[in-house]
Amino acid sequence: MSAAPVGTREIGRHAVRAELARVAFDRFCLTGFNQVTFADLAEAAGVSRSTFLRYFGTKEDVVLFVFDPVGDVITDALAAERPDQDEGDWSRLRDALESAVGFLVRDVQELVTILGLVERTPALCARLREKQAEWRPEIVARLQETTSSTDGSPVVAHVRVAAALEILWIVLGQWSASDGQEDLGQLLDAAFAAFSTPAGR
Amino acid sequence: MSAAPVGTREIGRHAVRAELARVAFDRFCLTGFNQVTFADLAEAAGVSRSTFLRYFGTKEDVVLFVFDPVGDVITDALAAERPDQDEGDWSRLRDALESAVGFLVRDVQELVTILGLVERTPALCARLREKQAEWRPEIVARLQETTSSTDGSPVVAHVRVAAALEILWIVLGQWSASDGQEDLGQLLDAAFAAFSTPAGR
DNA sequence: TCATGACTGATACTGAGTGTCAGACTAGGA
DNA sequence: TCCTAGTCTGACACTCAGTATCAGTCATGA
Repeated sequence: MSAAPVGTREIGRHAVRAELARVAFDRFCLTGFNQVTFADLAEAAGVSRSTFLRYFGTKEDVVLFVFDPVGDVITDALAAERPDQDEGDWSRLRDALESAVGFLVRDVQELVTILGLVERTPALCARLREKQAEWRPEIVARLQETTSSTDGSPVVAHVRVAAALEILWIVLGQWSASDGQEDLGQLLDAAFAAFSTPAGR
Repeated sequence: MSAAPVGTREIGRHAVRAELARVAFDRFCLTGFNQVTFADLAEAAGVSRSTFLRYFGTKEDVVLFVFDPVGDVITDALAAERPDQDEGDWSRLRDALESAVGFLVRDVQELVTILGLVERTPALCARLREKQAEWRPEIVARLQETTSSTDGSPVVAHVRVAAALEILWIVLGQWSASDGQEDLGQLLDAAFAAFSTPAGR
């Protein structure tokens, strides 16, 4: 799923990439994303601008490449869960999202910092949403192929996946606003309650 | 709500903007969004590059400025509906979305063309999602201030609005794929069914 | 030891978007 | 009618993201 580095070349490349991202991230937090240029980053990292650009296609990717595997994490989680057959879509999506946040939350403080930077930088928000949109079709397919499929329209699955992915960012935003204090499982439950409670009428 | 042109200056500016957008749109459809430069557009429209850039801050806005009022349309619609008090959030959001699509669908063929262009141009998708994210806080506030507020967490309103806005694009995508044939009201119903049907368990 | 292929830095280029400036135009008051 | 203040325009210069090319260097594996 993730770009598992195999071969010495790949390992080295992976390590360099991580180091460049680390240096760059400090700069972004210090000065602000838009204020930092590739020339600045290259100088700070001690490489040429060309080299820096070879490791990251765009400036956004320097920050957001850590989110790349999330799509696969979610699809894999959907495929893996199967012990008790008849779970509803919402329940399955909730669990898949729990896998996703589990993957992301390794260093709490780091993730909080990243989310803060993303939140106050429109360009990063936009690019992240773009990634999210790329994940969607595969997740929808996985959800549909293992669902009871008693639901009428095919759009229903699309809508549910889209809603779930929205929840992911809402919950992460809420969580990072609490500085990583709140419990992510509870936040997910509270968010998914938007669909289970009758909501009037 | 929309930028109502008042004063001769404003009227003129509005008209020029519309004409520039029209010329540009033809080019985009003919050659592809990314292949067309501001220099091309300026030449095609018979103005200087500077002037063109003064009317539209970014290339994306040349296409997407038509969506600008949608946020206000939705908030206004939420505020306006009130005849029978106790409607649920979903029902209210559905009706507000119907106002939004009603606002957008004036020339069917034109909207279908725009949506097609947006769909096959990642940069346009991203910018449109950015606009959507800007609308959200206000819509959430409006929904909350006129809701029965029996729901527990404040995130619930956020989630419902986010989900509804996702539905907007999913439904419009579906609709434009059918070349504007399908009924938008029915599509909205089908999409919102994702929340009303129990979804297993 | 050598050949292949990858990595690097240098350089040049396109195009988006910003800022400034001087001149032309126009609305609106005297 | 004339004047003035504010607006619109084209021209120009600039920064920076992102693409592409090329020659030199270095590690790997035969």
